Formats: sequence, C-alpha cells, structure tokens
Amino acid sequence: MSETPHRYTAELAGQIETAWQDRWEAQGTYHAPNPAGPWADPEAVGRFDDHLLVLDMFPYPSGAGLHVGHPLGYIATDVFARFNRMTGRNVLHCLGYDAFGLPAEQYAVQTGQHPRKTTEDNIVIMARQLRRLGLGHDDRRAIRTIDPDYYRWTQWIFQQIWNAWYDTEAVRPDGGTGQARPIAELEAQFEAGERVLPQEYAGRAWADLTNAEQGHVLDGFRLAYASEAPVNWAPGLGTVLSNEEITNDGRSEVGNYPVFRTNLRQWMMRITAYADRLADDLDRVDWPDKVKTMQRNWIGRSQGARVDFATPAGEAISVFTTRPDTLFGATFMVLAPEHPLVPALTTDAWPADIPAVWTGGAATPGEAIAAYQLAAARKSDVERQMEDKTKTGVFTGSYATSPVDGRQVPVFIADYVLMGYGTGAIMAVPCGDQRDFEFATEFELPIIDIIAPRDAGDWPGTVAEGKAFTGDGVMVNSANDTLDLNGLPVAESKAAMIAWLEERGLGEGTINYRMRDWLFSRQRYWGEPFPIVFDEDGRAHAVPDSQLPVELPEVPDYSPKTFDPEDASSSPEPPLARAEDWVNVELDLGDGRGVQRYRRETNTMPQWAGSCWYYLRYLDPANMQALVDAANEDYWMGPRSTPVEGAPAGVRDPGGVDLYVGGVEHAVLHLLYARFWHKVLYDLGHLSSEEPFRRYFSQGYIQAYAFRDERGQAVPAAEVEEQGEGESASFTWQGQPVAREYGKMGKSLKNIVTPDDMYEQYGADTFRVYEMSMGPLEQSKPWETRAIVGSQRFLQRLWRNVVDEETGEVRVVETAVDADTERVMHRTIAAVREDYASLGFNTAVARLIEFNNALTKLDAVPREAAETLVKMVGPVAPHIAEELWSRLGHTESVVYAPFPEADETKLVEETVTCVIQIKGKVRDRVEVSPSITEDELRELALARDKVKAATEAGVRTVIVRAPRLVNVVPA
RNA sequence: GCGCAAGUGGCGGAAUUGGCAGACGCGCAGGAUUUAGGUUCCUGUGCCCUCGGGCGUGCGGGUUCAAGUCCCGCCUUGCGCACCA
Repeated sequence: MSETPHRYTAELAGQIETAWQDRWEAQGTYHAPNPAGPWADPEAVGRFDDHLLVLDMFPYPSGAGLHVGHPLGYIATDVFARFNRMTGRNVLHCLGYDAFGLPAEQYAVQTGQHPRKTTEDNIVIMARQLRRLGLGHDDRRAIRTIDPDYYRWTQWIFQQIWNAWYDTEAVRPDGGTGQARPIAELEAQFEAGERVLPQEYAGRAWADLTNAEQGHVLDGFRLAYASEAPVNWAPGLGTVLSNEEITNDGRSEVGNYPVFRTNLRQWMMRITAYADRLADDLDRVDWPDKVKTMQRNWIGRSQGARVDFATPAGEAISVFTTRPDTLFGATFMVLAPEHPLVPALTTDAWPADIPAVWTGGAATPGEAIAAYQLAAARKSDVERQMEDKTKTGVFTGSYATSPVDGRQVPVFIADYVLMGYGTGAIMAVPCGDQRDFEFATEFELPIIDIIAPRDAGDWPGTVAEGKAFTGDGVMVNSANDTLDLNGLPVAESKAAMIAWLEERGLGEGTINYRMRDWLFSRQRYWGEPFPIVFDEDGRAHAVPDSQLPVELPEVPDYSPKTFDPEDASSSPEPPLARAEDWVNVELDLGDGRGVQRYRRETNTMPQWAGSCWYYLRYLDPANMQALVDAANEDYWMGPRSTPVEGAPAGVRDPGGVDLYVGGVEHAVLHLLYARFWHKVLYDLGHLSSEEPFRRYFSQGYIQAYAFRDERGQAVPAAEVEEQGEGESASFTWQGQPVAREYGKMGKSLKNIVTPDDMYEQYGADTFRVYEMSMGPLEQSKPWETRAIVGSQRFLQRLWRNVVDEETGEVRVVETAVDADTERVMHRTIAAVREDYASLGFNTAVARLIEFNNALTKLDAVPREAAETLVKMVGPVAPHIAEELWSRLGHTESVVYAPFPEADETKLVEETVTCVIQIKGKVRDRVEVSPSITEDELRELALARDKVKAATEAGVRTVIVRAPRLVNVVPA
C-alpha cells in the first residue's frame, strides 16, 4: 500500500472525472434554457444577465478516431463557455455531427456495410472520446445531419432557395438594396406586365407562354437552378465537384483525382447574386483579416467596363477590362481558345503580309486554330502551371475594330486568356499590361504608349524599357474627335472613357466577379436527396413541405459508377438512379394537378449542405414546426447593440454566433456557403441576424514530429531517442539513425497520440490544462508528450493544497488570508479574468500556476484562497474543481459559481521596485512607495552612489516615470 | 511573381501605451527525502567573462534618454493567391 493513498494520480483523476461526467449528465448541468419553442423556459432564461452562443466547427465522425490535435478548439471553447457561465451568462455550447460524407460511403462500397451503420458506429466512438474530455455541452442538442428529422430541414431550406429569386432592386428592411424574394412575387410581376420577359420571349405576353415556357422563365431566376454548364467532373470519384473543391493544380481535393471540364446538367446555387453583400459584410464581422482577405479574393470583385469591338463575323467581341482608360493603347485582341466566336472569326486563308509567327507554322488559320485548340484542351491545368510562361497563341485571320478610333486590330487566340473569367476575351494593351507586353513582343505586334509616368521628362517608353508601365501616370496619345484624355490622370480617364462608351452604346461600366455559381449536386448515395421531382415534361417540381423529408432509399450498391480517372469522356451515373422503385413515383404535389407520375432527382446534395446551417438547428433541435423558432434565433443570434471591434463607424451589427472557433481550412468553402444560405434565409424573413458568425477565431493546429529511417520508412515516433540538443541534435530508433520531420499526425507517419492515451496516463483535466498552456490558440505548435507532466504536477500541487494525500482529509485552514497572499490572489484574479475573456488561456494557466505555487509555500492554505483558486481553475480543469469544491463542503456545482472578482484596493503593492537607469542601462534598483512623486523619486535617484559616480561631469537630463523607472543621462 | 503572418534560451512560449527581455512550463544540473529507482521538496539554469562587467529578441541601418515593441532595407520560414484582363 502506498503511503499516499489519496494522491491525485491518473487513476484517481479518472475516477473523479467519470463520476462528475455522470453527475453532469444526470443533472443536465449544461442544459441551456431557451426562451421559446418546444423547450421554452422563459423563467430560467430570465435568471441570466446575458447570453452567449459558442460554436465549434461541425466535426465529421471519422473512423480513424481522434488524435490529440482534434480537441484543441473544443477545449478552448469549453473553457471560454465555462468562464462565461461563471459570469452570469446563459451559455449555449454543444456539438453535433456532420455525418454525411465520402469516407463512410467509400467504406460502404468496400465492405457492403450500410454507410449509416459505419457512420453511427463512428459517432459512438467519437462521442465517447469527447465525453471523457468533460466538455460542458448541452447534450440534448447533439444533432446529426443524417437524421431525417434534421435533413428534412436541409431539404426545406433548399426549397426556400429554389422558390426564391434575387431582386436587385428591392430595398431590404435594413436599408440595403437587393434581396431574395419568393418566386411567386416574380411570377406576379410578369403576369401584371410589370417586368419585361427575357429576350428569348420578347414581344410576347406572360399569359401567351406555355406552362413549360413560363417554368423556363422562372427557372432562369431561381436561386437554385439546374443548368447545363461546364462542371468539374472527376471520373475517378464518379462525381462532379464545386470549384471550391478543386486544388490549385486542377485535381480533386478529396482523393487527388484528375478533374475535367465537361458540360453536364447539374444543380447550381446562385451565390453570385450575393457577391457584393458577401464581400461588403465582411466589414461588419470580427474575423481574422487573413480569412476576410481570402474570401474577398475568392469573390474577386473588380470594377471596370464591358467594351464591344465590332468584327467581320457580325457579332461583336465583348471584353471586360478594369482599365477602360487604356483603350487607345489596345493594339490586338485575344480570345480564350474555347471562346464561342472563334469559329466565326477563323478565316479561310492568311491575310497577306502578316508575320510568320502569327500562323503557328500552319497553312491556313483553320489548321492553326484547330491545332492550338487541341493542344490547349489536351494540356491539363497541371501542365499549364508547370510550363514556363512564354506566351503562345495563333492569329484567327480576322481583325476587330477599335471602338475609339476605328483601328483594325488583329484577333488572336491564346491560352493566357481564360474562358472562365470575365468574357473570355480581352483587349490587349501591351504598354500597360506585362502579359500583353510579352505577347506583343513575341508576336511582333505594335506597342503604343498611352500612359507616361508623371514628371518623367526623358522617359524612353515601354519598348525601350522592355517592360509595361503599370504605375500611376498621365494619359498620352489618347484622343479622337470627341474624346481627349491626354494629360488626365488614370481615375479621371476611366470615368471619362466609360461615359463616352455608354453615350454611344459601345460599352458600359460594370463589375466583374471571379466567383462563379456554386455547383450543388453530387453523384453519391450518402447525402441528402433533393426534394425535387420531374414531371413527364421534364419540369422540376418541389416536393411540398408536408411530404418532407424525402428519405434516402435502400439500395443494393452504394457506389456511383467510377471510371478510369483519366477518362474525360465518361459521364456520371449516380447510385440513386438504380433505385427504380424510389425514382419513379406517383404523387399528388398539392398543386391542383392531382396524382401524377414523377421521376425523382437522383443526385444528392454535397456535404456542405448539412453543415451550412447546423448552428441554427442547435438553437432549437426539437422544433418540428420550424427549423428554429424565431424568438430563439433572435435571442441567441440577433444583432447586438454595438458592432464588433474594428467595424467601420455607423454600421449595424449583423448578429450571429458570438464565438466560432475552427481551422482556417474552411475559410472559403464552409464559411462562404454558410454566409450565403444565412443571407437568403434572412432575406426571406426567417432570421433576424444577417451573418451566421459574428466573431470567428481561427485556431492553430497541433502538429507532431515524425521520424523516418534511411529507407524513408516511418518509424514509431514514441520509440525514438534524442541525442544532443539544439541544432546538433540527432535521433535514433533501435540504434539506427533516423531523420526528423515536422507536420501532421497520421497513421502512416506512426506519430499519432490519442486523447485516450492521455486520459489513461494523466487524466482529462491534465490533458486539458496542457493543451491550453501550450501557447496561443491561434498558433500552430508541436505536440510533446513528455511536457504534459508539468500540467499534472500543477494539478497535483493544487490537490495537495486542499486534500491531505495520506488521510484524504481536507486540509485548508479557516484563517484569514495574509496580506501578501491576498495581493497575489487579487492580482491573479484580475489577470486570469482578462486572459479567459480574451482567449489567452496559456497565460491564464501560467497565472493559476503562480498563485498555486504561492499557496504551496504557505504552511497551511486558508479556505478563502483555496476556494478562489478552485473557482478559477474550474473552466480549464472542471472535474478536479468540482471535486475539490464539493470536498470543501459545497453542495452546489462550481459550474455556476460566480467567478471571483478582483478587489482594486487589494492590488496595490506596499513597495515597488524602481529601476534606475544610467543612459538607458539598468544600473541600480530601489524599493519605493507606489505613490512616490516624480520629484521625490528624481532626488532619490540622484542621491544614489552609483548615479553620483556616473554623473561626476554633471547631469544632462533625468527622465522620471514614477514609480517604476528613472533614467539619468550624464552630461 | 503578388499579398499576408511570423522569426525571442536546448524546447513550447511570456513581456498594456516604447520603460527591469526570457513570466509559466518542459528539459538539464546540484541538493534534501528514499535501500534504490520513481515521487515530492529546495536551489540553479540566455551567452561570454579576467567576476568589474560585456553581449544578447533573424540580419543591416535609423528614430529615441530608452526599441523584442516604432521607421527603412534585406534574409528565412509558413500560409493564401497565382497569366483574374
């Protein structure tokens, strides 16, 4: 038997932790009351001063289980949530599962096991791992996207979006312009003749259109629409992907398969309608600048003009330019190889007197164009990246007409112009654009300088300089009979040019976006079915609310048909298409048409669908009448009275989740999609908040070292031994040298450390404290298992300060706290409060350790000091805090105990150390009263021996910053 | 190439507004307790030193009585974007 049977060991910690976890669960300790809805408890809500919604990114329940990196953010939000509970807030914190997803489906394909089974098994494992961490989650709200009660609302939201159009003219209640509105209102406008029909139906009245034609018109406006468009097709995955899911080198983010552009009929979300608001409203949320920038770049808004160049083919070439001011310098045009006008512009024979390089060595333009198009199509994006950026292209044989001066400019095709951006065609201004300059040089094209640097008398011109001039300057060579830009600066010239073009119908000022609409359908089994059916004419109809959810059918085979990853000519075949009985149905949609035969949509929604809005369901998960009761949404997420820090003056607060913590890998995808859906729901009147995430904090990652032997094989990191230190350190495994690398934790790297290992060896509280003390939350940092003992020692000392290790008796004394300890205590309270509130958990833990160490040095710990410390430890190490709190004689949980408040009057020191510097170097120290005056301190300092010795030649100046510093500068 | 962030002991990291660089922890060294190991406790721990002091926050300049912190120029690493018209 050990001499210290009541020592805080991993084993005892484990007993304490699981016991408290059971108690919390049984008592519903973390249930947050709602003001309305099925759980309405306004009385309980009324007992709180304020409310707080804390959110973690929605986890996917991976079969691999968690490693020690995963809980970092969950612990951080838990500490923050617990701290806020202790300051009197009604805190909503919970976690559900983003449970649709590719891995479960792929596993199902391999094993024949239903993905639901795999997914649910994984959730059980993950839930156990997370529960053991002691997170203060409201377990009633642990929703799962795969549950029909949940995806019923995912489908409902889809309907809302499908049944809406974007009215760019509408004025919102918040004063902004542009709003989603029900499609029925658009139909009414057409019916009443208030809105002109699209060009296709020009001259006809709404009533004269057939049903199908009316449907077609409306489909052109819906925010969710099916369209035949170029999409990213990954034959190896058997599905199409959104632009956001494609890596820089043109492969799938999942699985790294080649992706091809193919024309397919697919569901799209009209996210581009929201481009401006998505960009502008970033100003109103508190997010890292880095993430805001990434979203702005993705949206890629640029201001410029559309300009038309007449061509012999009849149809003009329309280009987008951000520099309409440079139109006089346009000396040629370039179309993307896939541009639709290319065939019409390709002439039968080369014009006379053209440089040989224009022809690409071909006998006719047709041959040259065909060869170039083929080469461009064959090149994957990867190959385009790898090649050096020498400009290539061929001449079409045609000339376009410059709208400003009638010059004939040759039209080329070249792969440096992308079909996917702008209009897929550019006017090339070699003097002002480096790419155009390079092309012009390569193809012996004229270069006209139309902008000169300001005050540059002897500027030799761009040709002499060998590069385009892209700086600010003044216009030259830019005039015709009715427009003279010469001498004007850039900004004025742009405005003048746009006005001139618009007057003549040659172009117009416009805004272009890089962002495209969001491809929303996938050819997979394990996702939400679309609540859409097609009638025998092929028209899409929404399944009415009353018939939701449209549940996933059972199928014999979960896999979409996959193909040779390189087979670009293949096309998708979704697994649901094989469920014939499910696909072909007779339904009464309640639209007056009675029972009809329909075919169900066989694509499913992407994984983003369920994760786009889960935070709303957290607010009211049991509500069967609405996705969230309006009062609950308003309570938890409604706009706050003051805008976030850093928001421009005068903006309204958009509301949203008070704190969202998660990795930056979702900066564009999830965070953008969720914002889009949220804004649609706001526009349609379902929400009071305009943004989903009022404050987003991007956490760092916990990384790890991995070791490889000389053959490059990973060896178990836990068994590697280190020799030496610093730069001369070397590593061996079983005596053989191994090389260290730094990066992710992964099975194949043999460096995974799991939370379960840590619970077993140290306990959950120790693990929590360690993760929080490793460094700032936003920083990535390496995991080092051996350092965790520091956190264990801290909790052991804390335990020992309260509990006798031999007898198990509480050993605090009922005496008053001495003045020194009291000062340390109040200083700790002040610092820890501030640190917890600002997510500075590493420094909070450091303060707690300092205070605990101070108590350790006392002969006996006074109750007040112990209780204060226990309360402050509560957020970061909740189990030991509860246990000590209870042993100290409290019957109520410490979870809602008021957080200690610092007494200002107790913070003041009796004396402070004043540093005496001579010429800025510390040369002496003296204890002084904190209230010493500047004059007193100056005299005191000048009287010191060291100062006298240094100032024999006199004093030049003395800087006094009472009471902490005096700096004497000798003459 | 463009943009952003970061470089502090052997390691992770601390340092309101410019005002004692290295809090706290790991590791390491020494001591006490212990048969021993472990544990626990105490002491020390930036580098150099002739023990007066000198030098130190990626590098080089600058501003200042005073710079990790501000300014200019570089270097390195990480992240994002990348022929975006």
